[in-house]
Amino acid sequence: MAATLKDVALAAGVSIKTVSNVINDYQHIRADTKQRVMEAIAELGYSPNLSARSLRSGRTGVIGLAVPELSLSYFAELAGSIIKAAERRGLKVLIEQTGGDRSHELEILSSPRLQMTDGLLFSPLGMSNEDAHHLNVNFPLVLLGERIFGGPTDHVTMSNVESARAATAHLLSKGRRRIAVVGAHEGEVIGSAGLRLQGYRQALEEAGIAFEPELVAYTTFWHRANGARSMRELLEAGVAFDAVFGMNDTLALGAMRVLQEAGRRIPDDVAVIGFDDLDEGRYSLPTLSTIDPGRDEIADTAVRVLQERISGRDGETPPREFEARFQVIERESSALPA
Amino acid sequence: MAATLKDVALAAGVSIKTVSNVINDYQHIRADTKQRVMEAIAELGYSPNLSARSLRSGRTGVIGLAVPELSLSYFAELAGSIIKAAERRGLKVLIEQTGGDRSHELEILSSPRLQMTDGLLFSPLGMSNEDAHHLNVNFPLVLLGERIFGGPTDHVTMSNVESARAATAHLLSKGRRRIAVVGAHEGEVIGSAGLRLQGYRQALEEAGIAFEPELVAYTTFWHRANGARSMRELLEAGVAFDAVFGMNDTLALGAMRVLQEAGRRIPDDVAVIGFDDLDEGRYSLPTLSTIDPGRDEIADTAVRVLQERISGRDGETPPREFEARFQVIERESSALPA
DNA sequence: CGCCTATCCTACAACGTTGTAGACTCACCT
DNA sequence: AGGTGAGTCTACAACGTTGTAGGATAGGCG
Repeated sequence: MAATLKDVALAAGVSIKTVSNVINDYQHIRADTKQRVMEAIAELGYSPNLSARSLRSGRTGVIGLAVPELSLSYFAELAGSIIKAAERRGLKVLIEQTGGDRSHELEILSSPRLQMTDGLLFSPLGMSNEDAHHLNVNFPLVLLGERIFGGPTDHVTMSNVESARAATAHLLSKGRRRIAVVGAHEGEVIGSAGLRLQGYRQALEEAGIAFEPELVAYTTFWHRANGARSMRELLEAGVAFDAVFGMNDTLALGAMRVLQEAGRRIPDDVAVIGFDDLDEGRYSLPTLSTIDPGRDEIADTAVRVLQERISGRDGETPPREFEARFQVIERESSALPA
Repeated sequence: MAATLKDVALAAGVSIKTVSNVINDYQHIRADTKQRVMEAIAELGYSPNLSARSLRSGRTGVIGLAVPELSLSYFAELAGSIIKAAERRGLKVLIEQTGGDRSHELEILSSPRLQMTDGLLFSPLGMSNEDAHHLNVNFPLVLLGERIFGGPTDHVTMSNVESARAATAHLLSKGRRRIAVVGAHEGEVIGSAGLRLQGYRQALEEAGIAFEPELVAYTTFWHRANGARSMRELLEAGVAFDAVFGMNDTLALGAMRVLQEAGRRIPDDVAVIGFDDLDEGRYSLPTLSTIDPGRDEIADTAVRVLQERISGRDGETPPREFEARFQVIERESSALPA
């Protein structure tokens, strides 16, 4: 059986509360009392019962993180960053996988399954902007991602429009003029796909190049297979292009594969850039140019903001939006001018 | 404020304990009483306080998972599988990252930081067999991975030797005779690298082929960069080979990249097989043959065994070893006979 | 008719912790 | 000498839940 405050108190010849005070660094304790208590703690190998502490304090020191799937590299890396950020602030992270499924996401918001957390970092994929009102919950919630904007909670996101514009501008700076896009979502305005497409169009416009619908490939998901399939369709349709903007690295890698099978040289014939800065792109053949969306900054901000909401220090501060700084990373896949 | 049993009891006109009984499906409750309580619960939006429940029952319903890094694809996918397996059994998962660092791993075993979990799934990377005694802890612990064998706890692992033998045999069956290995660890006997090298040698021996030390490339880590560097060294040393066994997919992908840069055709000139069945290998160019180590089975077994230890049903059952079933997956990288 | 058992419900204590209120000592000031 | 205040410590209650013991009612049996 684990030792309790009572056992330590008995061993040290003091009251339970004094032991509690020692543990919580209460100021006014005589040095020798403190010493005796510390010794008793060490001897009995005492450590506080966190359930009891939580019951008393109403805090668990645990935050929840809901992501679609850890097998999606972006979310695995995000989760890793968040765990590190949480650790720096003395918090533990409990991870839920939603599968990117809207009903599963709503269930997580409403069900009492995460009663053992102080708050939630929520990265939905299936929900859309019309679901924003579901974010009105009675626990601290910080929204991640690009599915919902202007919701009732704090929101940490990447600069989708601007970084997509920068990615496109990067390809333009290499002299590319017919830039295909892979991963658009039919009719989407808000959401990673919609915003990144918007950035793409802005860059074209600034360069005085007409937007050509035939260069846009639509997919439902953002897996490698989707990137590969889209590229196959573009090639079969006989669309001419000298560059590809993959809406994420995974799509770009899938597209690259098909391009190479078809005998197109990268970057000589077609320059490629992705989005996310996954580890994988650093070792692909050729290495993949990409956008570093500032994952560590997103993680750090999200945890910080959630902790502020949990502590209640910020009172009734209205919902805030945070955009992480991004960076264009040029690698082999876009190194050559056309 | 969240509703408590007391509030519900008051609203339903029954005792606190009756509400508790309704929630816990106690048998002898009159239908109409139950009905009234349920209504009160629904109306007040009551949900149990898990801290209080934990304090009372001594169980939290949370298990810990300690892995090196979620940015390593294998562990991200393993974590995903484990979360799903845990969910099926009504458990939540709290993830720690050790960084694969021995001292950090030991700290997790000794420190009281995971007092809020009922048990731990532990996948060390830095610890070695001599550290086995550190696994003697006073909480339920299930060991994962290949770093330690014969320790004092239950252990779930993949069939390293046999599946490495099967991978090698697969290459042999394609007529390959000079099979390079990438990812060996100098002097290691136990551990993924040592065991897989052993399987490689067994397969050679069975085929009556001499083991050639010059075909073995040593690395300290198993990242893509290591696979790439090893392959560069092999090529520079002028060693002849017609196949490569990468000790994991990441190494194999790194090696493939360098092979292609050097103008070797895969699988025509060099057949390649990896190990882990990562999603990435399914979309590489060419697609990567690999070993499916039975990740879901590992996850499911690990969670099941841990839950058994937690419930104490198994009493003083001695430590058990579990080996998941593996499978050779042939893809393009090894499809052609030499 | 009285006893026994099954059903349905309640009061109370306990899990281990921390906040509150207050007791006691001692030095210091008026 | 009495009052004040800081320092040190303790007793008690409370957080919300569940196990234990037992009370009340009703039906079945000898």
